[in-house]
Amino acid sequence: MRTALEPSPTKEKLLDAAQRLMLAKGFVATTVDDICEAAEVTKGSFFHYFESKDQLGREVLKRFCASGEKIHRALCGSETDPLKRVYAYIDNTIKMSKDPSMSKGCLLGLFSQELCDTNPQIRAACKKGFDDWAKGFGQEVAKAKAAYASRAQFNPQELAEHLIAVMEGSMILGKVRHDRLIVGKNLTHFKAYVKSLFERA
Amino acid sequence: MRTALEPSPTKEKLLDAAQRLMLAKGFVATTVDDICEAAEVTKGSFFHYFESKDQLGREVLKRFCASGEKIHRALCGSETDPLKRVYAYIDNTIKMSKDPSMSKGCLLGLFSQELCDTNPQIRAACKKGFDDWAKGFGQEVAKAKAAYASRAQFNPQELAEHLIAVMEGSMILGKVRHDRLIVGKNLTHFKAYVKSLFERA
DNA sequence: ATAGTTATACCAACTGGTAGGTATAATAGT
DNA sequence: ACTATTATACCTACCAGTTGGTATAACTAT
Repeated sequence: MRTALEPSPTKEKLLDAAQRLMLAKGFVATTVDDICEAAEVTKGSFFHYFESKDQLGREVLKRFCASGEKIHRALCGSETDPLKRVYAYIDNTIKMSKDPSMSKGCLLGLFSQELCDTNPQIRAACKKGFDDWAKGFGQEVAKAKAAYASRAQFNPQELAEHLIAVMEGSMILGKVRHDRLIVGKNLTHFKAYVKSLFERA
Repeated sequence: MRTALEPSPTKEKLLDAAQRLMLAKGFVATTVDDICEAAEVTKGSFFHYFESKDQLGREVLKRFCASGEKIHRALCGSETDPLKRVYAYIDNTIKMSKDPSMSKGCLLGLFSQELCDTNPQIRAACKKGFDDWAKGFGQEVAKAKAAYASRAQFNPQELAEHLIAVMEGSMILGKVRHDRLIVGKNLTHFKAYVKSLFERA
């Protein structure tokens, strides 16, 4: 038996497959059978690890957000200057957006569209996911503002939400167009906007 | 009997109901029975007007894009100055975004996420929808650039795609948060960015 | 005009297949 | 032997789509 600390490889395979399939086809269109086949696992195992498809959805989303947070924490790099940290955050996000593995879409945006009106738990998780993301980047912006543009009247939190909107929206465009560069282009515009806010001050 | 020119009220009821339900729950989770019940029509009638659920999806999307185009054409108002037209476009979009009826989400973004990987026809329609949208606003920006910022190096088309990304992304945020103002806030940032591009020139 | 014909609009009941989920047996690790 | 895990067979509900039919409006020939 494995200990509770190291996660079951079967469960991981199921979560991986579920995430991959759901990013492509959405939650509803992805069947439990699909997931089991992709993970090379039988249904018995599936329902041994997850009490329902809904619960799997919640776990996949949770895992997605957790890995996102880990990334965000590393995004500013080792910069100490708060404004440079903000720029580094955007630059590194641009770099990441060009990686094929990162350009499969965002489970937060997808689940928000598909499940918010029918599944309150998923909606709460999406809300929290976005809030944490906005808070993370928003705090960096707030520090930069305090240091370099304290009298400017833009709202750091709003700016962070603006970044999220740009990301989510351009990922959708990237998906339809099969264009892995558009997220970067849009983030470049976002960076130029942020610059204009700080240079003006 | 009705003539072929005036659309059947039953078919309209079905399309209305389908659009409403799909904006809330997505395409896959919306069943034909749901639609029929909401439209107060029986299934027999449904399949009299639509050969499949897929075809209904295409028609709903087509109608959604058509009504969108109509709106976009009116968005600049009666302005003649090209730059003022651009600002009017954004301002009017902000106004519209506050209307509850317009804040139900965007079928283009939704179908893109749910159906692009499985349904080539829908994907093509989504692509076209976004392309036309970007082209429409992009041309306005191009005219304004030619008149006021011909030497600036931003790309009008890219800027139009940036607007779309901001819209789509903030509509998702609005949906999770039940916040009808966030689209307006984000568009205000977008307008400020556009301004910064033109004022610098 | 009107009877006969046809096309359109609509409906209730049904079908085949598939979805999520369960029951239970087999296996393997300790 | 005991427990965690995996496998198989199955159940029930519900899905898209069909069937076979009725009602009504529109056209046509006389």
